[in-house]
Amino acid sequence: MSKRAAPEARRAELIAATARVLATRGAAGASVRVIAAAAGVSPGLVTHHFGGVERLVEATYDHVAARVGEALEAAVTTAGESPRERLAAYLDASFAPPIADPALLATWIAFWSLAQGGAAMQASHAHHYAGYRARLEVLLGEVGVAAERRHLAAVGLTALVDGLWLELCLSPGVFTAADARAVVAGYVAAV
Amino acid sequence: MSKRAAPEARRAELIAATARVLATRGAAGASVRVIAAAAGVSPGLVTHHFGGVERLVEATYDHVAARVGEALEAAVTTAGESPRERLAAYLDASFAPPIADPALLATWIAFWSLAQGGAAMQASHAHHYAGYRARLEVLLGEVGVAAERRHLAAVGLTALVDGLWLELCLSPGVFTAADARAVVAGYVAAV
DNA sequence: GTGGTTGTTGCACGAGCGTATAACAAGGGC
DNA sequence: GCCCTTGTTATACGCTCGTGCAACAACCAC
Repeated sequence: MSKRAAPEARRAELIAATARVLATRGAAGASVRVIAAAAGVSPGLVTHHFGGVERLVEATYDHVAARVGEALEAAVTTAGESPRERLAAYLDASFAPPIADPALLATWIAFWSLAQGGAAMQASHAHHYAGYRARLEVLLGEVGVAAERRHLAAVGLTALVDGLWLELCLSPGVFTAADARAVVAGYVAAV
Repeated sequence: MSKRAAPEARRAELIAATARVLATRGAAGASVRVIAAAAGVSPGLVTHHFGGVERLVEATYDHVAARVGEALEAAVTTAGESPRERLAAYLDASFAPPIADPALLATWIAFWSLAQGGAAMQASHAHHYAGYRARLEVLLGEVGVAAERRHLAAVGLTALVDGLWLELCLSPGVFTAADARAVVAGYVAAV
């Protein structure tokens, strides 16, 4: 039996275990029993702390999305002052660890497949992508892209990065992370 | 009880039913009993004709991928003679029915989530995408793109179209199919 | 018409699923 | 030191899952 823990700590452990299970076993393996075993606790705790598996997966989605956002923001921060470099850092971060990770793709696919009927998670997804695009529009503005062109440029860049990231994780070998960065750089230059 | 049918006809019915179930219920709902009910037959038939659910889903994947390829090719054929128009038709077809369909996205996500551990389906996926890229490289060559630049251009275009298609289906409303076509046209012009 | 091949059904089996619930135990307030 | 709150476990229930199997029935060869 696991020692008694503070609710927030236990919730964090369960979320971490869920992310681990989603990455390794996919959506199909994300059962209460498997997650609880991964966290080293009893299955009943999931119901106790989250009221159901669905709610736990939603919480995990928010947590993973937040960590991805943090990783992107960290890349921008360490990039320095140049607006051009900051934009490039934000985009290129998607092709390097910890984002370009097959395990993260597995997690994301699991979310998508579980989001099919869940309004809460669809809203979460829309919010997360809107945030990504909004940050991108700011960075595009800082490099001098006209305000009326920023939206479409952000849409295109988001799609391009997403598509490249997807294929990079799904079938590595077709092209490299360096190729992806070059493609994105070409697109940015064209904007 | 269903009338006796030729094996190929019954197999085709089961594949169609599987595609219908994947689109409406997602990967989680693709059980033998649900699929058989959708096809109006007994659950045992799945085992009899395909030897298991996994094999049936793989066959459905191949079928859906082939139909997508046909739809893209049909768009090229009806586009006429101009290489530029043929390329545009091939790319834009991804943003119009029957490809830009949330049900098809649901099917694809289901495949991805089921492909996590299946070598056969990963190979099928790689083959399908390689075909898409190869067709794209031919069309790019016909509009005069230099041979050594075709590969990276095809990689970028594939990713861009994929990303736009994904977001178009996931959260329609953020941008329109016309926006997607404009973004792709801009990318093509830059190449 | 008759026999054999085979598509088709219905059922049984074991396993895993999510969740509710009662008993247990750990820790804090007094 | 005692009690009460509450985190935690173990168990039980009803459900769905995939699959194997024996019986049934439709069609074809002859």
